[in-house]
Formats: sequence, structure tokens, C-alpha cells
Amino acid sequence: MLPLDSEQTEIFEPSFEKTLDDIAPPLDKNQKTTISTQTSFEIFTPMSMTQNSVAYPQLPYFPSQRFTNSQVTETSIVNENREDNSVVVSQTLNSQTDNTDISNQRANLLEILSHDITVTTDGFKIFNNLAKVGTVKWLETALSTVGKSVINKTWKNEVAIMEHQNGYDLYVDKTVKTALECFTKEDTKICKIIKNGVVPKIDLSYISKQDNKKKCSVRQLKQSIDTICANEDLLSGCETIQVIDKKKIQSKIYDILSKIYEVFENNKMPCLVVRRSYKASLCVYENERLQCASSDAGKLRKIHFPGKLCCRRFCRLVYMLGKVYNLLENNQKLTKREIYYQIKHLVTNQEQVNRVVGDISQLVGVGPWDLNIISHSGLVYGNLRLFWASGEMTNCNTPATLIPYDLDEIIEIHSTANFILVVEKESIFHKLLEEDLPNKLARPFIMITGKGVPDINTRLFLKKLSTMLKLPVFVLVDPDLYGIRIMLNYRFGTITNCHLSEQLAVPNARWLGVFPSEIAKFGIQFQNITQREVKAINETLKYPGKKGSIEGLVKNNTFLSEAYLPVKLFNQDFI
DNA sequence: TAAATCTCAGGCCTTGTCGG
DNA sequence: CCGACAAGGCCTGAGATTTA
Repeated sequence: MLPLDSEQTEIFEPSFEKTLDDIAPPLDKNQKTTISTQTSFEIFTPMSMTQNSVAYPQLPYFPSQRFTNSQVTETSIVNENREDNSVVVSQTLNSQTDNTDISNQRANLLEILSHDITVTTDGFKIFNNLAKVGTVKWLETALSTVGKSVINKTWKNEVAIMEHQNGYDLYVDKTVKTALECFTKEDTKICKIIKNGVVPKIDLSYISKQDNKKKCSVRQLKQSIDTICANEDLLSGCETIQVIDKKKIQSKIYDILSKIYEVFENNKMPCLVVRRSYKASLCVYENERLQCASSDAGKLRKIHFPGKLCCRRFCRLVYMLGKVYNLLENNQKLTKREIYYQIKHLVTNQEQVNRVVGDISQLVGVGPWDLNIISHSGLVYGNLRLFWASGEMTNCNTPATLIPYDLDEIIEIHSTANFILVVEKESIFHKLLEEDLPNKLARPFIMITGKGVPDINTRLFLKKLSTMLKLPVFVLVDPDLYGIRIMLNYRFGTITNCHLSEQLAVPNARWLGVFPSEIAKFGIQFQNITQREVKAINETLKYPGKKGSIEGLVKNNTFLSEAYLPVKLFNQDFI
């Protein structure tokens, strides 16, 4: 199943067939003229690995490259043996193809420079678009052309020019905190970012004072639930949860980095091959879940260095490989967001971190959770006890237990639950608890919410529970497009993570409600769908042109727990 | 021109602040 | 005290941009 030991391995192995000349042929001086502008970039050592005492290569990373790839004709590495263990990459720009673009940038800058400029190192990059004016090196050159010089040279790569009433301020990247000190009057909102303090609050304002006495027969309901639990079609069959040896993942990463180093040593340029995963056309629906289409060269993507298109992506990939190695080495776990903040100076946005984590997940052939990259936002409640390798035990019988993120350290799960109920929204989750649903349904069960679109950890947890406990799973979502998508997400997996669907999808989960057809039946307030949603619906499902939300079902205090859910279960009214 | 890549926007949730 | 708003955090997908 995973390429660690199987014959699939070579698909994911890096290939190193190209030389530097193949990818970046020498510049023909007769045809193209180069301008003197050069940019310098920091190079970060990706890791300090100690295995076999091998000193690992310094690989380049271009955090703030502002020129388009078409403008770069030559990339060379100049090792200056600097104290911080970094080296400098020099890029030469081609003035022929994008001469007008550079001229425009230069003209814009000169226009800006005709005003007074103050330079400060206490600022930070306020707006991305303003920072795109150019690199520091380039600005230094430009400043000199108008007889101005840089006052303070301790700055790094990022710069921004802020316009104000009297002229322009030039800001360089530092931390948000220092920015606050000099920028509060323009953007007090930023102040809010760093102020902490947690006051949990549940919004129950939609609950009306009315009550509904209508109830289901408890005995009939019990019988019905027993029938459901005996239905083999709803159980997860004989699937098992795979456990990955993290040492193997580490050695796989080590091998990849070793080979990259080797290729650099031989003055060739490496190329990593990963599977494309973000297109529906590359996925197939098999075994009741979304899966990668069978392997095919056309479905693989090459990321090479210094390719014009994927150079930065390659560098991010190598950098993160090193980081993941260290995470595994130290048994440390981080969320994508934490990683983003740790390497914020290297990336422009969170998406880049998400993508590179996905790439590594594909390259190594395991899920992000096996790379110690975690997410945790889901909640669980119910008759459930988790036993940990450390000897501790977690009892989930307290309202809204946070789903643990170190699922691989659970060695045993005890539960007498009859089924698992997955709820889309956290507000409904709390609402059901408040209505005392656990006692009203006559049979013990486990309730889970992923708080909207479920994160990977929640889906992994659900998969683990349904597989190990062999329980049927029911999903309760809004009768709108997004609710249905969330249901499909739990059940069949997502396109982006189709290579992980075997470990994430729960194909035996059933859609308990709320069905669009029930909008009229229960008198839920509905809104007409928008044109944008019509378009999206055509790509997923077709249903009557109305949408509602579960809140519409909360007509009175206990409608959900005393009428809707028992009747649905009693009638076995699910899809 | 088609394909690959990147950016941005949207959905779900949360918490915190501010003004009525 | 409550609602509006804006940030963080997770996910997805469309469209713009760039390359081959």
C-alpha cells in the first residue's frame, strides 16, 4: 500500500538524469544583452543531520524572489563561507524578453523615489503588493541612481513602501511585534493579533422557549438501532489500520536528501518526481472511495532544480524534508500553521506550506500525520475510553473532549457504543448534548464533530474508531451544497488527498440528514440558492433549488433529539 | 495554446474587541 | 449584554499567471 517497501518505490524516487546545461543552457551573449542588476538570496542549510556524521549540503532557498522566472537567465551559487553557514546565489536578469517590465518597475520606483524617503528597520511588510517593488539589492542600486543611499544595512530581503501624506516610508521585514510599535496608528487591528486570552462561549441564542412533547417509543427505537447495528453493509468490514514505522520514513527522507547531495557533488541537477493530485480527472472512484488513477507517467510531475518553473518549489520541498526529518528525530509534532510561523521568512503565504506538505506526503508515500505534521480541531463525546502507550487513559465521557492528535499512540479503545454520529457544526454538537440526546436515544453512541470541513485528524480518528470498533457511522449535515460536500468528504475522501483515502475515507458512513427534500417537510426556512452555488451544484449533486440549515430544524427546544433523530433512526431513513 | 503553478476567495468553525 | 466584525485555523476550488 505504501511505497516504502513495495515496487511502487521507484515512481517516487528522485531521478537525476539532467545536467545543469540541459536545464539552464549558457547565455548566448550575441543574442541577448544582460543588465547589471543582480539579486542575492539567502541560502539556508536544510538540516543538520548527524546520522553517519555526514555534513549535509547547503541548499538554496529563494524567499523573496521578485523577478519572474522568464527574467532570469542564469543562476549561480557562490559560497562565501559565511558565519551563519549560508551562501549567496546570484541571478542574472535577461533584459531582452522582459525589458519593458523592468523598465516600468524602474520608472515606478524612480517616481516613488522623487519623494522623501525614510528608512526604518522597525517596520514590517504590511502589504504584499507593496513589497513587490523589488528586492533590497535592487532598491539599493536604484537608490544610488538618484543619489540616495541606504541608511541602515541590517535589513534582510523583504521591503515595503508605504505611502502617507508627506511622502513614502520604506519598511523592511521584521516581526509583527516590532511593527506594532511603529505602526499602531494606521492599523490598530494588528494589535489584536498578539493579545491572547480564552473565554469559551457557546452561542445558543437560537433556542426558543417552546417545547415539543412528541416522542418516539423507546422500545421500538432500541429495536431499530439493534437492527441497524446488525446490518453488515453499514460496518467497516475487515479493514485494518496500518501502522507505519517512523524510522523507515526517516531513512527514506535521508536517502532522498543523500541522493540530492550526491547529484550536487557531481555537478548535476536533481529532479524530484511527485504525483499530481489536485485534479478530478486524475482520480477514480473505486472500492467506494476516491483513489488515484492507476500509475501513469503522464500523471507524474517533475520538480527540478534550477528549473525555471519549479526552482522555488524544489527548494521549499528540500527545506521541508529536512524539517520533517528533524521533527521525526525529536518526536516533535507541529501543525501546518505552526510551521508557517516558524518559516514565515521563507514563504509568502500559508498555501505554500500546505502544498509542500502535500508534496512530501506524496513523495514519501505516507499521510501528514506520519510526518508528525498534525491538525487538531475536532471534538468527540460518548461512551469511549482511549488507552495510551504511556499507560494513561482518556475517558471521552465528558462533554466536548478535543480529539487527540497523537492517534498513533493509542493502543486500545474500549466502548460499548452502538453507532457513531458525525455532526457538521459544533453548535449542533453542543445543542445535542444540551438536549441530553445520549439518554434519549436509548442506546449508547459516540458523537464527533469536525467543526465544518473536517481536518485530516478528525477523519483519521473517525476511521480508526469505525474500523477498530466495527460500528456504523451516520452523518448529520446541513441540507445545502457545503453540508453535502462535507458528508462526501467523510465518506469518500477528497481529491487533494485521494492518495490517502484508504486511510481516511469511511465508505460505510450513511447520510442521515438533513435531506433537501426535508426542507419543505419540516418547514425549515430556506433561501434561494445563488448563481454561484448553481454552478457548483452542477459539478457535484443535483437537488431542488432550495437550501436550509440544521438550525432551521431547531424549531423548539428539543425537536432534534426527541423527534427528528429518533424518527430518522427508527425509519432507517438514511442514504 | 494547453498545461502547470500560484493566488485568492470561499466554506466551516473559533476567539476577542468594540460600540450600541 | 449582545451583535457585528475581524483575526486565526482548517479545508477546497476557480481563475489568473506563467511556462513549454
